[in-house]
Amino acid sequence: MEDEVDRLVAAWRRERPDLDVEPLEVLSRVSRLARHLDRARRLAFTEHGLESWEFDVLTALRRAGTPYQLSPGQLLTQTLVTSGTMTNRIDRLAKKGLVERLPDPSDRRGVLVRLTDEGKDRADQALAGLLAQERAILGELTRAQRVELAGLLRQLTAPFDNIPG
Amino acid sequence: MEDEVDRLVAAWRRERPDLDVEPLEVLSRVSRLARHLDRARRLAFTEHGLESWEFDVLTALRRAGTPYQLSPGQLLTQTLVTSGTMTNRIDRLAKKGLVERLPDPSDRRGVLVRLTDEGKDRADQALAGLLAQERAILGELTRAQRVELAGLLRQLTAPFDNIPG
DNA sequence: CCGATGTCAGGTAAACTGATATCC
DNA sequence: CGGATATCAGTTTACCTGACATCG
Repeated sequence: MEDEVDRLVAAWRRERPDLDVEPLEVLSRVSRLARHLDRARRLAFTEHGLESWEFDVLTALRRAGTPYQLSPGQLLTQTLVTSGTMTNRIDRLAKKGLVERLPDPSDRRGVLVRLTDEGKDRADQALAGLLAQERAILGELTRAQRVELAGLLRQLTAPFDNIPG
Repeated sequence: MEDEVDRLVAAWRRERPDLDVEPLEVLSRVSRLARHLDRARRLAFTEHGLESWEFDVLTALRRAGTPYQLSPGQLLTQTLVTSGTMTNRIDRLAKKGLVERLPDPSDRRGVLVRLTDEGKDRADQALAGLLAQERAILGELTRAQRVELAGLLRQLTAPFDNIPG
């Protein structure tokens, strides 16, 4: 079965027969699949009244475990945005009642961002929705194939994960 | 070797032992790898004075083959942006001298966007740079593994490619 | 006083929306 | 005249930058 990347690669081989475009066979598919995943994610989150960036922040807090609180600084290392952006995000989440700001008892400059009960529920629901979506997408593969795929992808991402940045 | 997704999955299993989070093993890695690829792409393009969206438009024209021209309408089906966005992109590319607008001889409403010689060169150079980057990333894998991976990814993307949208 | 934390105001970049002129 | 093509003006969104107040 021919897919969009097969057509892309064929076009390049016709126009640039001098180049080896084999890398596109893997990495263009990764990029395209990620774009589809983003859309599926957005869809799943919209059903729970969340945006992707909200999910990222809420689940970072959720994964931290009880009492579900982190400093803005910890949050931005996890989500890779600047501090100004994180302030802005926390503002909006607080206005929606999903998180609250608490003074850090051990550092009077600091702040702790804590999930509200509603924020925790919404994070849990959105995660369940996301997993359902993802299971549907992976339905094409057998368990053995999923394990194989995860292993190959781990090999590719390892160099990025282990050097910071 | 443990990676960031292994840690993410472990955190979820601790906090939500009731959920099956196995899908994340595959799809979180796809998303994260795509983000790293985006950065690598941006970097490769910057060296050639291009942005990612510029590359997308220029290479669509390049792949079309001589005389390297498409209508704005054809371009937006390929790049999945709205018509206003495409007008804006063409404006900026024309101002940089990488494409030019020609009246469509067969339809006086229409316009043809054509690569200039410089646009063609830049597209070719940026593609070569991108492929070099990608080859470096894929260096971790044997040829057999790359073929295996491409096949598994094709299976996952096929449902998206074959239904339009 | 230096460095770190978080906030804030202002600016940027790129996309979208909706209305419009032109033409098949 | 209905439908398509491309453009334009205006708005939105989300992010960043740089300055700032606060505190260890």
